Amino acid sequence: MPTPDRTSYAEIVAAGRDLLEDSGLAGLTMQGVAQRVGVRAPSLYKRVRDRDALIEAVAAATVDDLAGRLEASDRSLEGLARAYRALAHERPEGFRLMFAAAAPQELLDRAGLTIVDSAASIAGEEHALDAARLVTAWATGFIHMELAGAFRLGGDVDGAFDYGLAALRRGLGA
Amino acid sequence: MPTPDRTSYAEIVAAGRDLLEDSGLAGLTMQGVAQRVGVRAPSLYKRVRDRDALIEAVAAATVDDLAGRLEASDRSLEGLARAYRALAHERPEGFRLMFAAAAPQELLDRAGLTIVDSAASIAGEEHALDAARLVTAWATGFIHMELAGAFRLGGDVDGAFDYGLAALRRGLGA
DNA sequence: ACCTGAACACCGTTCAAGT
DNA sequence: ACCTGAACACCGTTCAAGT
Repeated sequence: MPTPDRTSYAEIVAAGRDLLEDSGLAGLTMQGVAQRVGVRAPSLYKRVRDRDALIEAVAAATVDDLAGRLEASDRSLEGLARAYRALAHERPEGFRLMFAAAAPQELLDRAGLTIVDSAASIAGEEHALDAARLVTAWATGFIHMELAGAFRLGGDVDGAFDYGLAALRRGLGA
Repeated sequence: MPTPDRTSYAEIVAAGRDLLEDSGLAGLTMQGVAQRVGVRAPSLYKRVRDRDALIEAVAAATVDDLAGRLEASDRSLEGLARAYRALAHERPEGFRLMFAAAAPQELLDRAGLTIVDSAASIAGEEHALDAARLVTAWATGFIHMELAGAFRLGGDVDGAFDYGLAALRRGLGA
């Protein structure tokens, strides 16, 4: 005697993303997600293996989101970096989770290749991969530190971001 | 009727650091730490407010460790970056925790000022803070990505680190 | 075929009782 | 003055019983 579905995998992952931002990783509980989608916690196990799998799915959805934003940008060094930072500001917990949880290689490659593409046009094909790693590492670290509140020696944080972009262009050009 | 102490705050924090590396943040449990120092979990509450306070103390000990290593390096751009990366390779979970948990401002400033000092000699006093943030952000992001296994498009990761150091020197010199 | 309450394991935390 | 077992709250997870 089939019962109409009261939720779906996509709805669960979306609720997980929102709960993550509201309550942090420790607050991303099965009971919390269940409440948001309107079922009891045990029902989630029909669609998700366990909490770790849900966390992975939330991380994967965030990487997918990021890849889409990078592709939708003007693909310049500056455009890519600002799109990356904008996502991190909108979903800081999701940003952190991308580096704490495993995401599908295919999605990571999609985001990575967009950046390598852009890097090639600045530093040349020969150094494209090294250049992409330089820029991505800088942006990733800048955002991590910014979110951790590590920039408290004063100064202008937005200005430091622009300074970094300009200095990287100089360093890559040579 | 006093009882001889069976453990100490320092021993608890040290056990926490080791357990963190062995079992990850989720594995850093009060029961696990208690077992390592030879008491029962409730006894830890005589010396530590709660699990969050213990996690903060572990993060602070890691920042203190880092500050000491930076000060003991030759303080060149390359020396600082390599000392940072070496710590992260030895204590990857501790490195991650520095950006996930709050550490005392005084310790963070101590580490930060060592880097600003070095940056000043390369980019000039005027841009010292921006330059320090560029280098620190790059190293932090590089290590985060490396630890997350995000460098899987091939190529030589150590080579990419050296390429980054050289490009940053070029970009900062101008 | 999905949903639920009940049950169990595990962990954080408190507290009265021991020494 | 510190240490402990017992107790409680909370969460992840399983499962038999409902529809």
